[in-house]
Amino acid sequence: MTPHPRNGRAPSVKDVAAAAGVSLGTVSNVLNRPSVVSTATRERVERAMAELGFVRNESARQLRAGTSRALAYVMLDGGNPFFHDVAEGIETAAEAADLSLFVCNSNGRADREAKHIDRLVQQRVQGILITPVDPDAGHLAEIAQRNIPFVLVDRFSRSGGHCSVAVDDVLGGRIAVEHLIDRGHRRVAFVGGPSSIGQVRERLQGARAVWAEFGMPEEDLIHLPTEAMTVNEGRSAGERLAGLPSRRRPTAAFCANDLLALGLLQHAVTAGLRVPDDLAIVGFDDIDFAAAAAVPLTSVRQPRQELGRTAARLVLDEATNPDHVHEQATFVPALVARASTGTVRR
Amino acid sequence: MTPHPRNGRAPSVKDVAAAAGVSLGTVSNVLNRPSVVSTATRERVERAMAELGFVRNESARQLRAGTSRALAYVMLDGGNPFFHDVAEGIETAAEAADLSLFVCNSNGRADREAKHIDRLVQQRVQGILITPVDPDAGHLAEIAQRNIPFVLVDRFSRSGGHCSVAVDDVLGGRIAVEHLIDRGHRRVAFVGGPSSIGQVRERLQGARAVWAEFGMPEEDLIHLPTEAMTVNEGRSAGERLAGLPSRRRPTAAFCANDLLALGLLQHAVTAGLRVPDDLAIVGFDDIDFAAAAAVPLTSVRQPRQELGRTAARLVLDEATNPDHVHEQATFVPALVARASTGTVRR
DNA sequence: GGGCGGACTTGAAATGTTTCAATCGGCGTG
DNA sequence: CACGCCGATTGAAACATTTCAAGTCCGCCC
Repeated sequence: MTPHPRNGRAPSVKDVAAAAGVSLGTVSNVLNRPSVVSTATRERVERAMAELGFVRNESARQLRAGTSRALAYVMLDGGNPFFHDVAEGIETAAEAADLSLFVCNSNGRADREAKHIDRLVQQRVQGILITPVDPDAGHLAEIAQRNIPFVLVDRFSRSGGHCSVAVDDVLGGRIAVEHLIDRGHRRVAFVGGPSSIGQVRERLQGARAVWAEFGMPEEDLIHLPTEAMTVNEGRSAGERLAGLPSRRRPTAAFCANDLLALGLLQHAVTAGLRVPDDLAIVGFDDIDFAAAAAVPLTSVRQPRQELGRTAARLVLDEATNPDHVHEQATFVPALVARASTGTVRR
Repeated sequence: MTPHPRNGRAPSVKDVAAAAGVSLGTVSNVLNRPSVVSTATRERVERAMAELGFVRNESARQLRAGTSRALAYVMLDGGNPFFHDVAEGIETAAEAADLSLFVCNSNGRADREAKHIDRLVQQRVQGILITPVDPDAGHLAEIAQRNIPFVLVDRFSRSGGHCSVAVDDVLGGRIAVEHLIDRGHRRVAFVGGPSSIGQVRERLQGARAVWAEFGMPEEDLIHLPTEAMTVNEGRSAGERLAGLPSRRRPTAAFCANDLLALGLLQHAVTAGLRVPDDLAIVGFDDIDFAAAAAVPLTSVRQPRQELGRTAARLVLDEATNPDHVHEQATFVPALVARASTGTVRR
C-alpha cells in the first residue's frame, strides 16, 4: 500500500534503493534474481518497496529488455461469442506463459484492423493472433516482413508463409448435410454469405459434395445467400425461404454459423412453423447461445478454446524457437445433435 | 514496407537519421512537430522511414513522455454480451481521444481481476475502467491511492471516492414489474441472485416497491433465487417454477438479466408452455440476443454503449482535468416491450 | 559590410530499468 | 600470512525516444 502521500511522481527503483540504503542494482536483483541477494537485504528492499508503493515501470523494463510480455488477439466480430471463446483459450495459454493478452476487435472493418495492428507493432508485442477481415490483405504480409510472429486464427493461410489454426470447414459442411440427409430431408437450404468469406465457400462445398455423393439432385440443395453472418440476415433468409413455392421449399436449412441459425429459428417460430417438424435447422460453431435457444440448435462444433490455445502455442513457438516451422493446424469439427433436427421425417 | 532484409534489430530513429543524413532530433521533429521542419527535409526523412520500415517504439516514447496512450477496461463476464457493448462504447470514446483500449476479462474471479490490475498499473495506463467482482474490495481502493484515474462501470460507488456509471436499477425493477401488472399479471416471479450482487438487490427492491404501491399481496411476488446470472441458472429456475403448486404458480417472471430470461424461456418452450400466454417473461439489459430469441424478449434496456462512452469520458476528465470532481452518472432504463409479454391477460 | 532576425537543425540530457564486469569483504587453505 | 575464492553488492552503460537550449545558415536592412 502507499501510506505516504503521492508527491506526483511514481517511485522508481532509485527511490527504493535510497530508502533501503542499497544500490539500485540490488533492487533490480531483488526484482529479477531474488536468489542472488542475501535474505536480510532482500527483506529490507521488499519492505521499502511496500512502503513506497513501488510498481515496476513496464515501459522501461521493456525498453531495456527489448521484448514485451504481451500477446495480442485481433478478433473479427465482437458481437459473435465464438470469438470470445477463442480469446478465452488464447488467454489461458498466455497466462500459463506469464504473458498479458491484449484483445482488440476490428468489427469487420479493415481500417480498424489496420489501426489496431499499427498500435500493436508500436507496442512491440511478442506476437499477433488475428482473425482478419481479409486473409490476403497486404498489411498481414507486412507483419510477417517485420518479423513479428503471427498466426491466422479460424482462417487458412493460403501462402503458407505463416501459421494458421482452423477447423476443416469442408468436412464441417459434409457432416451437417449428411446429418440432414440421415434425418430424411430431401430438399435442403444452405444459408450463408457473402461468398467472399472462405469459410462460407468451403462449408457450401462440403455440403454440395456430400449431397452429390448421396445422389441427390443438385437443384434440391438451395443456396440462400446472405450479406453477413448475423441474426438479422438469418431472419431475412427465413423470409425468402418462406416465400418459395411449396414444392421448392426446403424442409431443412444448414446455416453457415449459429447467428444465422438463431435468426432463421426466430423467423420460423414467429411464422408459426414447427422446428424441427416443418423446418429443421443446423448451425455452425456451437456457441453457447445455440444450446440455449428456445429450440436447442443442432450445430457443427468447433473446438473454440482449443483453437485459441493452439494458436497461442504456435505464436509462442515462433517467438522463442529459432527452428520454428510454420504449421497449419487443422481441427476436426463434430456434429452436436439437438432438438432443432430432432426427428426423422416420415 | 520493408524491402530491406531485417538484420535482427528494428530500425530506430538513429538509423532513420543516418539514412536521411539528418540529426536524430530532426527525425523526432518530423514525428512530433512536422510543422517546424522544412518540407524538403521532412520528405527526405519520411522516405527514409518508409524505406527502413521504421515504427516508433512506444515503450521508449512512453518512458520519456511519462504517459501512456492507453485506457483499460476490466470486464466482469466475457460470456455476457452486455459487457461487450459497454466495451464498444468505451472504445469509441478512446478512439476519439486517440487512445488504445486494452480489454481484459476477469470472468468473475477476484484473483484474475487483481492480476489484470497489476499488469495495467505496471503498464502505466492512463486510466482503468472496471466492472469489479466486488465493488468494495481492497484492491480498488489501492488503485485510487496510486492516483490512477478509475471509474466503476455498471456499479455504484458506495464511498464516492471515485466516479461511477450505472443505470438506476431500482427504477429498472419498477418499470419491469409495472409493465407486468399492466398486462394483467397478479402473480409474478423475480428470478435472480445471488443477492450479494447489488443490482439483484436493487432490481428486486424496485419490483417490490411498485408491487406494494399497486396494493398487491406481498406473497404473490415470489423470489426465485439463482446462484449466478447465467442461462443455465435461468433454466433451473424454470424447473423450480414449474414445480410450484398451480395456485402459487406465477403467470409472469421478471429476470434480473437477459441470460436468465433466455434460460427460462428455453425451459418454458421445452416444457410446452406458451410464452407469453402461459408465462410472460421480462429480462434486463436488452442484449441483442434478447431481441433475437425465438420469442423476442421484453427487456429493460440499459444504454450499454452510452454507459461505456460516459465512463470513458469521466476517466479521461479525471486524467487530464486538475479540477476534476468525482461524479456518479446515473442513466434511466427503458422498457422495450416485445412478444414475450405481448398480450393483456383476461 | 556589419549586424540582425528568422527559419531550421543540432546535441545533449533525461526518462526507469536491466545487465554485467568490477569490486568488496570475509573466510578457508596452503 | 598471503592467496584465492566465493557470495554479495555496486556502478556504469545501454535501450529509443522526446525536449529544449544553443547553434547554424541565410538573406536583408541600414
